[in-house]
This record gives sequence, structure tokens and C-alpha cells, in this order.
Amino acid sequence: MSRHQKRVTLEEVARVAGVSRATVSRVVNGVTSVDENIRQTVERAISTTGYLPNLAARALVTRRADAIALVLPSENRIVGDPFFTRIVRGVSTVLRPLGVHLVLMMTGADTGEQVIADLRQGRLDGVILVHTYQADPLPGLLVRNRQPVVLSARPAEPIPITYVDVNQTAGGALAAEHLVARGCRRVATITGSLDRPPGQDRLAGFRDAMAESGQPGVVSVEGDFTRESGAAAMERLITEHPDVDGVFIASDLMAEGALPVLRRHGRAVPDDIAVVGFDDSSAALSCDPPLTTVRQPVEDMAAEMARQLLRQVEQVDTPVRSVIFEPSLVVRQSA
Amino acid sequence: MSRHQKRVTLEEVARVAGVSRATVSRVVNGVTSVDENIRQTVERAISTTGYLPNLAARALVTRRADAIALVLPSENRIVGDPFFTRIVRGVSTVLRPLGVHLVLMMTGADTGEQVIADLRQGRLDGVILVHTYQADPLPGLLVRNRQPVVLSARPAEPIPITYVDVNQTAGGALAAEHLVARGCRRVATITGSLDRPPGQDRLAGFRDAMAESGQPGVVSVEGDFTRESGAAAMERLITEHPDVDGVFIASDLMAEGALPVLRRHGRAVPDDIAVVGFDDSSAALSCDPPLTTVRQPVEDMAAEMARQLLRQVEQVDTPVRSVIFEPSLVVRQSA
DNA sequence: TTGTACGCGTTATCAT
DNA sequence: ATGATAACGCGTACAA
Repeated sequence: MSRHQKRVTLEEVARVAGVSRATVSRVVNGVTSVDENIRQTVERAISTTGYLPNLAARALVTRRADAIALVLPSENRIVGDPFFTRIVRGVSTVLRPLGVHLVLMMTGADTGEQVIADLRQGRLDGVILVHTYQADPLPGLLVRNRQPVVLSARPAEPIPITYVDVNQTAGGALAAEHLVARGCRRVATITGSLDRPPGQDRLAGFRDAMAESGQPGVVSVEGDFTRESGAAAMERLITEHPDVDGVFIASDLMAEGALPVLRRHGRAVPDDIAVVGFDDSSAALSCDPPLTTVRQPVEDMAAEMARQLLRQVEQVDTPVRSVIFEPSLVVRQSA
Repeated sequence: MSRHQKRVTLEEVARVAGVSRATVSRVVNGVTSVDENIRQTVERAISTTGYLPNLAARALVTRRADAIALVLPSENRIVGDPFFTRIVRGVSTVLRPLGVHLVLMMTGADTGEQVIADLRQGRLDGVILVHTYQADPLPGLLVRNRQPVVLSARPAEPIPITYVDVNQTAGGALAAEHLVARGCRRVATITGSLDRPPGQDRLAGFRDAMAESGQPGVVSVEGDFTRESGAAAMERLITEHPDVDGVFIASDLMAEGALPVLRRHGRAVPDDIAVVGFDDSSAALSCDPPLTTVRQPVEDMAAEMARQLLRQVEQVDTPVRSVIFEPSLVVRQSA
């Protein structure tokens, strides 16, 4: 069992079973056209020899690496903690049973070329791109090369690429409806970056749902999804509109920055001001009080990304597709 | 450049360059005994053809997968956010330039067998085990099989295995010295799980340094590294010893749970009570006020783990070794 | 220094 | 249903 043990090959199993390599290979790969008696003999030989197929040899002929890459931004203030864990967990649930490796890559200077090279060198079957930045040329490049690829969100530029996303608009609406149902009358929002789809959509969904509830024209202050921007935005909001009694903050991280500001201004949460976040990140739990927030079904979304990718790997030129998941509201103590 | 482009092999490059496959192979692998003129010709041929070596074929003959696994616990309340990112970043800095893939595995029911199988099937060259749980049989199993493996911390059981760790004792001492230097007179500590090395060592280092500073016999309450245990421990501490003016909490996560308790008891941080954490996790920054904490050089440690692993991969039976890094104190506002 | 030829362990084609 | 045998693309003794 040591690293230097004699390797067990198809050849040896064949000798032990008294058949040819081809037959053993058929048994290993579950080909049905094998006599039942012979199959059993072979299987016995396999277990007595402790045979395991050499995957490099297999990959050489099948042209499958049985490995896919998960590419994510190295500055992960965006992709927060449980978020990341949940993505890996979701992807793994579909990859693991199939014996497909998950290769992790943080974006760096040469990530793009690296990925394409790995793809061409047969070390990678496809790529899942998480949170690519605005002007990332990689998605387009992969699409042009007809390589299997899936995005974790709707791309800023409309290119023909498969992606999985949450219904951001519905998420904003959930927040609005909760604040209204709670009895908030002067509601505002701290938005994410408005030059990015999530920022835009969450705001739009929130606005529309508020209007629908008879409170059109909500006040909004723009943040950029960072903790600091959340604090700054809340400072501005509380100063310019001291009478707000409910606020939707488009990310938990911003909410985490905003809560201490409220505390310093002597506002109690949720009694004076109700707060709803977005993401259900670890930040939501570390807030005081714990954050009511909009949760994305990240595990499910990640699993779907994996499935979509494998579909492309198995069959070239699979039609582009997008799958949208519905968010839910996690009610804790901030609203 | 599409997925179905004609593959470029050594053979073709050889034809274009007018030499043999072997010579091209030598150029690709940087063998020095190649005539300079021929080398240039070959290199031209390589770039005009766009040749890239097929790594499955190479792996088949070299018996190297050029891939290592990073195994980490799926419940990552322990391995917090930036922690994880920093590990990956550190490991990648040494792996990436060498073209070695980082395969991510969250521990699950069959992770152990999976890893050994992958090792034996030639898909993996070695394993980095992060935060294995107490009774994990995997480390011992890998050692017995003489497989390349590195641990992220000193193992609970003393088995002959290579590991990288931070000087936990020194970390506890750093916290003690800072609290003393700050003028705290009645100092206490909330420990981590005392059945695990980090919990024990941080406490021991703290105790000894306090004694050294003329304050022996510090009060200690045991937690288990979770946020909730931090809150509970602080509740007990503040009730039983209302006069404490400084506390070392053995993890930021516990500190995060403890701070709101102090606030509810009307204690101001750091004026009434100074607080020092441990880890410099994301929790440290989300605390209000931001946490003064002990920081481990995680990137450096991770890079070292990768180096130690590769050393074992390159040369079988490398002597076991342990590398200890020194922590540092990050002073913020809680102490 | 260069080329020939063999082996790495599978899968897949084609007779039988 | 089974067994030769030919790829798959590369590294590397060995010979020249």
C-alpha cells in the first residue's frame, strides 16, 4: 500500500482472472455485454489485487480530465465567507459522486491564460467563473473558444453565455414587503454599486415593491457594497433624513458598517429603525442585533452551475441557458 | 483555437522543425544538451504551431499529477473567512508558478478513502490537511502509506508527520503583555477548547506571561471557540468577577459574541474593559469597536506548507519536519 | 548532440 | 461475448 508498491494494472487483473485486458476494462467500465460468470470472476480478481484504474492513462485516451476549475476573485470582500463555503459545498455535491475534481483558482495576473492553457492541455474540462469583474475578457474568450463555462451571475455585457443567478429584483421586493408589513412609514435604502447588475436590480425591485405598497419615491443613498461605504451612507442618511424608520441595505457587509453608526446616533434597532440586509453572509450573524436579511439559495445555485457545466462538457455546443433562483427572507432581530 | 481544433503534438512540431520528436521534447523540457541553432528552430516551430504539451500523456509517463489536494473541514466556523482566503493565497503563490493544481476538498463521509484513492490513481501528488479533527484517522493513514502530507497545526496525537504551526504560546504572551502595558490590573481570559492544542497553548502562554508580569493566577473561563460560547463565558465572567478591566479572548469569534454582552452590561470597551482577541479574522473587523488581536502569518505559513509538501513529493522519505512561525499583535481600538 | 524505439495503462476498433 | 491490436502523446534508455 506504500507509494512504491507494485502498481496493479489491467494486465495483471487479466492474468489473475484468466481473461484479456479488454474484458477487464469492460467490467471496470460497466459494459453490459459481459458474461455474468466472467464478470464475477473478474470482479473477484479486481478486489483481490486491489486494482484501481490509472486515471492519467484513462484521461489520455478519453480526453477527459475529470476536473473543473472554480475561478474566484482574490479580493473576497465581495465573496464573503459562508458564501464561499456554500458555493464549494454546492458544487461538490454534484462533482464528488462523479469523481470530478474541483480545482481552485484565485484570479491573478495570468489567471486567464492559465485557464485556457489548462483547458487546451487537457487538465481541465470546464470552468465556473464566480463574480468576474466588469471588464473581464475571460468569459468572452472562453465562449469564443467554445469551451464549457458557467457564470455565477448575469454578465454585465450581454454575451451568449450560460449563467445561474438569483432573482435580485424579487429580493429587493421581499425586503420592501417586510418593512411595510412591519409598519414602517418612512422607508429608505442604501444601494450597492449602481453600475453593476445586482446593485441595479435590488434597488429596482425594492422601489417597485414600495410603490406598489403605496410608498413611492423612497430615499436612496448609493454605497459600493463595502462596510465603509455602508457606514458613510448611513451617516448621510440619518443626517439628511432623521425621520426614517426603516431601511433596506443592499448587502450585509454594508449593514454591518451601518449599525454602529445608528447606535452612535442613539437609534435603537429595530424599534427606532428597522434594518433589512441582503446575502445572509456571516456578517448578518455578527451584527448586533442579528440581521434580518435576504438569503440566496447558494448551495442549490452552485450545484446547478456544476450541472450546467457538466452538461456542456458531455455534449459540445449545448445551447446557452440561464437559470434563476428565488431568494427568501431570513427574519432575525433587526427588522 | 476551438475545442475541436486539430491537436498539436510533439510529432507535428518535429515535422515542422525538421527534427525528431525526442529533440523537441528535450527543448520543451529545457534539457541543455541541445544545439543552440536547433533549439531556436524548434522554438520557432513551437510558437508557430501553438504547441502545448498534453499533460495527461506526460503524467502517464512521469507519474506526476502536478496536483495536490487541500483538505479542509466542511464546518468552517473554525476556519473563518479571511483565514481561508489567506491559506489559498499563500499556497497558490508557490503552486501557481510551478503549474501545480490546487484541488479543494471539504471533509465529508468518504473524504479519507477518496484522497487515498486519488493518490493511488495518480491524480494527486500529496495532501495538505487543514484543521483535521481530533480523531481523524487520515493523517496516520497517510503517514503509514508514506504519502506526502502536511498538517496545518501540531497534531493532538504525537505522530511522525510534517506540520506548520504558529507559536500559540507566544501569541498568548503577546496578549498578556499588551494588557499589562495598557495598565490593566485585574485581567482574565476566555479560553478555547482546553482539549485541543491551540486552546491549551494560548492559555499557557497567557498565564505564564501574566505571572512574569507580577499578576499570577489569572481568572479563566473556558469556551469552545464558538461565538455563542464567547457570549456565555463573558456573561459568567462579568457576573462572577465584575471588577475585571482586561480580558484576553482566545478567538475573535468568541470575542464577537462577548462584546455585545459587555455592552448590555454597560461596560465600555476599551475604557472599562480592554479586550484582545486572537486570529485577526473578519470578525475582528466587524466588531464594534474593531478588535485588537493576535495575528498569524497565515500566507507565509500556507506557502511553507506547500513547499514542505512539494519537497516530499520530489523526494520520497524526506525527514519529518515542523516549522513554527511567530505571531504578531494587531492593535486596533478594543485594547 | 541527435535519432530510434520502447513503455506508460487505458480505451476502442475490429475480427472472431 | 471475447480477444488481439492499434491508438492516445509523451519521456527516455540506448544506440549512433
